[in-house]
Amino acid sequence: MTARSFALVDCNNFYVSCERVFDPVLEGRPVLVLSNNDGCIIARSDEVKALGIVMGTPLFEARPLIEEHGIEVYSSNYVLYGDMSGRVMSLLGGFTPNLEIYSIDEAFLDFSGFGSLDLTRHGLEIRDRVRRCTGIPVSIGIAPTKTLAKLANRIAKKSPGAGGVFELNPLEDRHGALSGTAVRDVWGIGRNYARMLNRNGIHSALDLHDAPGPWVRRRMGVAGARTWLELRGISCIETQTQTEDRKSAVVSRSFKRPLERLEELREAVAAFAERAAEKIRRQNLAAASVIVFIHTNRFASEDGRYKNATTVNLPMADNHTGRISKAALGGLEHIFRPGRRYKKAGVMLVGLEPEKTVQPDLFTSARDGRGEKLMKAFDGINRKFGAGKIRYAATGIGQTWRTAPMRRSPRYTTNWDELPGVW
DNA sequence: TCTGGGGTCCTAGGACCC
DNA sequence: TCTGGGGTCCTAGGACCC
Repeated sequence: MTARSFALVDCNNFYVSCERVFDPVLEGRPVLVLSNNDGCIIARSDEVKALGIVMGTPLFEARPLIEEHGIEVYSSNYVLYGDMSGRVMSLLGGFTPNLEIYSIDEAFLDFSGFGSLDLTRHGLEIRDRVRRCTGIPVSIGIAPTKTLAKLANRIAKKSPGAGGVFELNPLEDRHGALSGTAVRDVWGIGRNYARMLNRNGIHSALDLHDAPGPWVRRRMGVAGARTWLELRGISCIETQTQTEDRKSAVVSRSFKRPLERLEELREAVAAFAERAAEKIRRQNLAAASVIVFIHTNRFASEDGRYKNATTVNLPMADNHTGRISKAALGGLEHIFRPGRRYKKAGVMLVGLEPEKTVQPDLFTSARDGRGEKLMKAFDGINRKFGAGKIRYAATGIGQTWRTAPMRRSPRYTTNWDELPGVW
């Protein structure tokens, strides 16, 4: 068996860093980025973290600190972040043939077999190159397993002296690193397992490493057992270099103002269905069923609370906006109850399969092709002239349930009208 | 007043079959 | 009163991730 080596490259405060690239005045200032609807804080600069504002804090709770410290507040700009992510990932791809894009701001690089190469130095070069070419600062953790690389990455972020790169290889290193990491911060250990582990006297990553394997397997299943092995340096979570077809696609939103009328809800659900269908068409997939769900305010008191979902099976796997929308609206009729204040709705497409393999069922004649041509034209126009340029009428003209983001940066990199100017 | 969105995998239990 | 032993498939819910 050959020794394995993985690097986890993670963009620092990614959304904030993207905003800073295009507005360098933000450098050194406290900056935060909000979720959809400007509801929660989902990205924070180091300055904001230092003020004790935690991930996911509702905006209204942070208001006093925001004003007191003059924090710069941005609505999220996913088009910009997605584009910046692509640039970072394509640079990383130049450093290894085995790149796993793990999320919008993280990637694993499989360095197994790089032999005697000084990996720390290699990491420093990667960091430097990404910084120079994109303006995004990254941290890099290097270790014999992905779980340990994650852990090393945390250490790299927290130790300013490390130059943003931390390699966790020699055995003696591992002891200190594991004992200094809370078990809650181990990749694969969430809130619930952390609580269970704490109850059983396991507080650090080292405690988990030292726990008996069969006990971990019994209490935490195969996923827990894998984490345990990985902490011990035995690699068992493979690099996934090829992205497989997704298995589901969801489009859902919370509403700033609760919706009560069926007509408004219908517009929202039609709009979600339209976007979900576009999403799967882009990947040449078709869905077997459509799930629609609605619920009232989950923070409200017990009475008046309502949530429901229903699944509508399609006659044959489909990705046509009209038919998916119709199915979703049909489902909505079933679960809608008048007199409730709905806070959120969504459409989920499941049972996805490549559109080429779709089998017509006994009662549905094969497609005539007209619907497909219409969809291609539809997608083509929206690609060329901007998303949402043409829409189905069912999605509503006014879309009063939508709210404009408070403060979104321009789409510098993807929209001709919003290119940064030079004066 | 104001509280995000989008995914994956695993497990337990029931239905059904031989 | 005794009353097998599997296997497979599906679903709901729980756990995790970013």
